[in-house]
Amino acid sequence: MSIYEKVYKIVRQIPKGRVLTYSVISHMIDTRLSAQGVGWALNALKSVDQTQPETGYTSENVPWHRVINSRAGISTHKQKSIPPGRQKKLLEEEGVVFQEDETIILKDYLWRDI
DNA sequence: TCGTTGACTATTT
DNA sequence: GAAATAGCCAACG
Repeated sequence: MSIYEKVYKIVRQIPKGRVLTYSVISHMIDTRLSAQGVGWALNALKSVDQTQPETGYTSENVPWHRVINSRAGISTHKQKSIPPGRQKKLLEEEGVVFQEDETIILKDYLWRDI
């Protein structure tokens, strides 16, 4: 199992309307993948014919928008391949409410193990 | 193997 | 609280 699949597997378990931070995911992975490594895994998810393994994971299979940074905000607004506000909109459609500073109430939306 | 580059984080100025 | 610094690790040329 590659380092990507571990990230994707966890992200896919996030229920609708819940979010997870990079640091939390990195702690869930036994190999202690850094938060930056998590971000890199999601970055490879943007396109299918990228460095994507033969796992079939795509941006449609994995709810990448439910992954946010430690400040409870989105980190894709400067990303070229992703339109600004895309992640925010996807989350709002799932019931996640953003504050004026483009962050969410982390303690209310952070997904914890069932 | 090496240097650079990030969808990162925590600490220090 | 913003900016700089340091630690972090996988991908890439």
